Amino acid sequence: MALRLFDSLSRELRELKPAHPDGVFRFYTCGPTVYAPAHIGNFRTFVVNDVLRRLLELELGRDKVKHVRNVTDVDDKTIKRAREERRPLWEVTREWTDKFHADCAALNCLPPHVEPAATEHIREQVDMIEVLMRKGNAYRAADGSVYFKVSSFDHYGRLSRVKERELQASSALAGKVHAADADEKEDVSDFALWKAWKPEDGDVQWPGPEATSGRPGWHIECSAMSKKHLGDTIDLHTGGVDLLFPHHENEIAQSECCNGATFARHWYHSEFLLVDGKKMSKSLGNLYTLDDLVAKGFSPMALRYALLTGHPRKQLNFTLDSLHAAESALATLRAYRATLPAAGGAPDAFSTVFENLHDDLNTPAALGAFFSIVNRGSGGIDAAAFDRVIFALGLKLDAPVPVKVQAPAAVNAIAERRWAAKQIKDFATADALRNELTAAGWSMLDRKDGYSLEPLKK
RNA sequence: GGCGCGGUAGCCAAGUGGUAAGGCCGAGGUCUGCAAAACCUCUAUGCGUCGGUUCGAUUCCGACCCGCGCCUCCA
Repeated sequence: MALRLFDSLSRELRELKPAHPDGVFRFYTCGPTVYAPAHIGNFRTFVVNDVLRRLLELELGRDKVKHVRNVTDVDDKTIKRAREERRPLWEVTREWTDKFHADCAALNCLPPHVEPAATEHIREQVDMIEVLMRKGNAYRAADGSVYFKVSSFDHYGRLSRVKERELQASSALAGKVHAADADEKEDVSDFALWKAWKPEDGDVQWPGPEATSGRPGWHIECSAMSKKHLGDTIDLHTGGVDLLFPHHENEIAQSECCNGATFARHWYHSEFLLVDGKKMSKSLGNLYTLDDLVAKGFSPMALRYALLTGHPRKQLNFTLDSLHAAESALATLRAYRATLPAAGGAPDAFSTVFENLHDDLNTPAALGAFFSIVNRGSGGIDAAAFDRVIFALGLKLDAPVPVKVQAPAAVNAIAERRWAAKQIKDFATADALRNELTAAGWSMLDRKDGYSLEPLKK
């Protein structure tokens, strides 16, 4: 079953298949900048890419997909954070890289096969910059920084369809553009390949092109790491829509001018996650991290499910309610799974689910198809087929770990009295005591051999 | 100003030129002393507004209204 995906460059659905003779699909995803915990919007992209990775493995074979996702561990934000905290850059970036990995694991994302860090590929970046300088696509400014000359690349703007960026200068944002442009560029459109060392960079510096110390620009990092680990031409390059311009546009310019080959055969961008109808931002106070949601009592799996309920190329409005819905939906799937025999069902029982997944990664339609089948009952379905769907979506249906919250002594005492009343079938008293527990914010779950107490869900 | 996206039930969200998937919530029921869980049933004469094309439009076209994103921090 062909896997078709929208291509941001040609703006049409195209089949994903490896171009290289070895049959290995080369897949690059722009990873996080590690200076703070990633928020759930970041994770939308990574979860969507994880489903894509899983589908590719199912389609092409586990050893026929090579997924690379970088870590940006040097840039303005990481340097700023390190300076503010008076810590070495590597210490800050390692802390947040570790946190990112922990969050990804909690969300059941498969680790990429290679996870290159920008600071470990300085040489490769400098090499590319030097080639670009030799070819006349880059120039050194008075302060020692090196810029890419946008006018030297005819195809610039094809991806983002921004033909003449100079036009932007006369836009409402002109003031902002000029204010941020207090450097030595020949043209406002040009972008930094190498940033000359400045005092505020402290000891963050490396020998650069022609031995000028400084640090790499953001865009060159992905071009260099992609080239090193996947070659000059890759099969698929993905990221969030916000990276489409300028990041990906710049990557194309750098890589194609340097390598003289098509950079990526296919581009895919996942849309933004909105919270309460707006883009997440600190100023709006609607920015959530995984930890924020876990602290509210939600499971990471609920977030993963919620992130998949919207079409990846459409903005998805996230609400806490959607997390409640996700928890309930997962519970339904968990209960259904328990009724299935291990084998003996139709192998293609869930083919409609995969058809939707293969049709431009339509996860909401796939979930709809999934539940339609589940609602028909367990006849002819086995756990193996069910689990293939669960694998593709990357869900985990382990029973949620009960939150170990110790009830206050007073609540325990009421529960004990109610249990005793129930044993002697004094139901009037038992009901009255249940009401007391509810008023105190606790729920008492009866079993044959005892009971448990849980805080009432808000 | 330029580029792009969207407006479908209380909430989230698919989809099609031929009469609206799915999840959540809610209601009723089975079961349970009650509650919880599980299971069953029900829940949009209508898909932003106004026109047009058509035998027929939520689905195509046009205008308008509203919302969102990007335009060198940004998943």
